[in-house]
Amino acid sequence: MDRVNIKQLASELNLSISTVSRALSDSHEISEETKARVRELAEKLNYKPNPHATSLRSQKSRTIGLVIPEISNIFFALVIDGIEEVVQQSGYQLLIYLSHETHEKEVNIVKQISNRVDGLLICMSSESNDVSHIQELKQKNVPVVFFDRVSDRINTVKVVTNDFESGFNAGVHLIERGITKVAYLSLSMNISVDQKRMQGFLKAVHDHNLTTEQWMILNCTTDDDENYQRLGDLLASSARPDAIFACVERLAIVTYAVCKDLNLRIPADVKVIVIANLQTAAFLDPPLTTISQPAYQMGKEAASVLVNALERNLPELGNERIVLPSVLIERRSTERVPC
Amino acid sequence: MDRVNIKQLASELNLSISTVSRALSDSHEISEETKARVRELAEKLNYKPNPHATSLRSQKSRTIGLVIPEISNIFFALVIDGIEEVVQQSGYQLLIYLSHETHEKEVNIVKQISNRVDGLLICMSSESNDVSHIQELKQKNVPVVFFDRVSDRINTVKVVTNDFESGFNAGVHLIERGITKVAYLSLSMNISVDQKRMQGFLKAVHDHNLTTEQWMILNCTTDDDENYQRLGDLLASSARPDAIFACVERLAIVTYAVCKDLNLRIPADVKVIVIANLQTAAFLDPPLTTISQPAYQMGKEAASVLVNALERNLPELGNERIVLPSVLIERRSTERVPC
DNA sequence: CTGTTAGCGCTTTCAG
DNA sequence: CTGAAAGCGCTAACAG
Repeated sequence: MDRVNIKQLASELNLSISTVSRALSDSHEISEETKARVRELAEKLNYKPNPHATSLRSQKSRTIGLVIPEISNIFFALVIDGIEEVVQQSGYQLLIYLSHETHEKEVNIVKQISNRVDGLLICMSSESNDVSHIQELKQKNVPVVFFDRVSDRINTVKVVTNDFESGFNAGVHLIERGITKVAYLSLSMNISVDQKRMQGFLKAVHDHNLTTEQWMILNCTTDDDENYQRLGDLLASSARPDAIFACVERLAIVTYAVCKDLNLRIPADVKVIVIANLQTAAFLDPPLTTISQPAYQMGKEAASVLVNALERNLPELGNERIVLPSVLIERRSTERVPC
Repeated sequence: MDRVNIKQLASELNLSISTVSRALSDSHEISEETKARVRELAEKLNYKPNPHATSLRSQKSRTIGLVIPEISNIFFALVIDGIEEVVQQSGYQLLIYLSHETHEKEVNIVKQISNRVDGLLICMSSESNDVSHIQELKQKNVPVVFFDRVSDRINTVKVVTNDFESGFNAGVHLIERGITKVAYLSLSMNISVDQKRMQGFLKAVHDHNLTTEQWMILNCTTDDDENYQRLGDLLASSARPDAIFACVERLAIVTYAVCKDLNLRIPADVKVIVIANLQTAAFLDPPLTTISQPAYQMGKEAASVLVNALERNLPELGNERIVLPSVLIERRSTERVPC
């Protein structure tokens, strides 16, 4: 850690500690001349205030905590990119924690950070439906902003994609292409985005008067081998759907694998649509139709809301819901590949 | 931030502050009975020590800084995954910073963190060849561990992949498949991994006695449109190579795009090999031969070395070079797709 | 075994 | 305009 402190500056300049402190914070009750002297020496000695002393004194850490379920997922990487930009720009620090999709880790993390961060950005783990750990944080006046996977049981700002519309649009997209049976691949009803997307999908099904033979829900798990089995059984059966709607990227990858192994052509035999931010879209052949979430934007938005609240000293955030639009991208094999 | 502090515990228990402090740190000079009483109340009131007070007192933050060039790159995401595991386990915090591949940002970050972290993990930006900012840190006794992109101008631990061997193996792999001309796509000679890989490649070229007509280096940039141009010109020319070695993922994607647009088949017309952690390998068709880096392992290793040094209070790290092996993966279109 | 006290580096009254 | 002093929460001499 650093050596040079305010005391040294003061003694070298024959000033008191408090004068130096005030000069550094550009107080109006210090002469310009003194300020200049102080600044010059501070610069020369490369003085940097000790952040822990400042935090202890001010009871503010100028630090934001981020809790996400995983990081090796391009969606979250893009979110962090957005968050980091805002955080860096406003002079905050970013502490990062991974819950690895388990409720227990999420709770431990949240419990340990109450007195080290000024605010929290969180995307809930798929296991979490209880939110008392977040509630506790709120009671300690630590503002919390949810993004992507949110809970309605907590009143605070939530930044989400228009998941209902995305689900609806995906459903309509498939149905309008004259398919005979469509399957929605669900991951977990604990995940708010899955719920919303399914609801949107069901509205599409309803609006187009599909019969119960024309659509179905396949419940998947966090175990991809298991998913491969279930989906394989389904696509090998006589009741095989000719359209798949994967609510997350991972389920689309499994679908792709199953189709390849069963020699089912995409999209000729099975039309596939997925809500994801496929990074290597350039490689896809055949390309999957995707609904892309504005991940970077989501990170920026969530961080901005939090930083603004902190700057204005408003621990109590309203129960606002900020909805960002997703984009449907239909690629064709013949298309110019984007870099 | 939190409310309950040691003072409150002390007054509620009719003990002095120091007794409580000692009891909480399980000092041997406190009776078991007192310890039990203190622990019970601490538990009940959900007492958590104020980390800033502790840091100020101990001159240690139990915080590690991580500086990477970008995050929306699966390699760095995997590295973070590994780092986070170690850091979390040993009770440290992880502050994250992005240099966005610019030297200026990297310098600013490093300058501002000297008194907020106990140690630093860094992968240098592609622009950085000057390392005085890191040198300064070291002089302030903040241990630094480099990973992936390292600098020989600083004596400290460096965790890297066996880039020379990877480059050599990639070269040999292509040459042995009977190609007539191979091009190495280079990103920047500022990047240590690019240098090493190229050196390995050149050794393969030399060992196989390739003539100057049989190999070449194509210098690429950080601008993918520019790269698309250069590579397109090359592959459309009469001097077209029939083998490409992309030293990083992005250059492989550009290669893929150019080949597709020029109707060059992979691997029939152009054999391609890339050093990368292609996440969506399942999608690749045709699949690219890849040399995969142990990114997660690298994160774990780098973090372990740093944490160990901190725990043992050894600011001065030796000039050790920890080399992790990469893995060559050759996929065929007919292969069972991995999930 | 327990209490008193000083001090980590900083900001902010209060007093000149 | 500047200085003295208190105190943020914690730990660790030192003293009993």
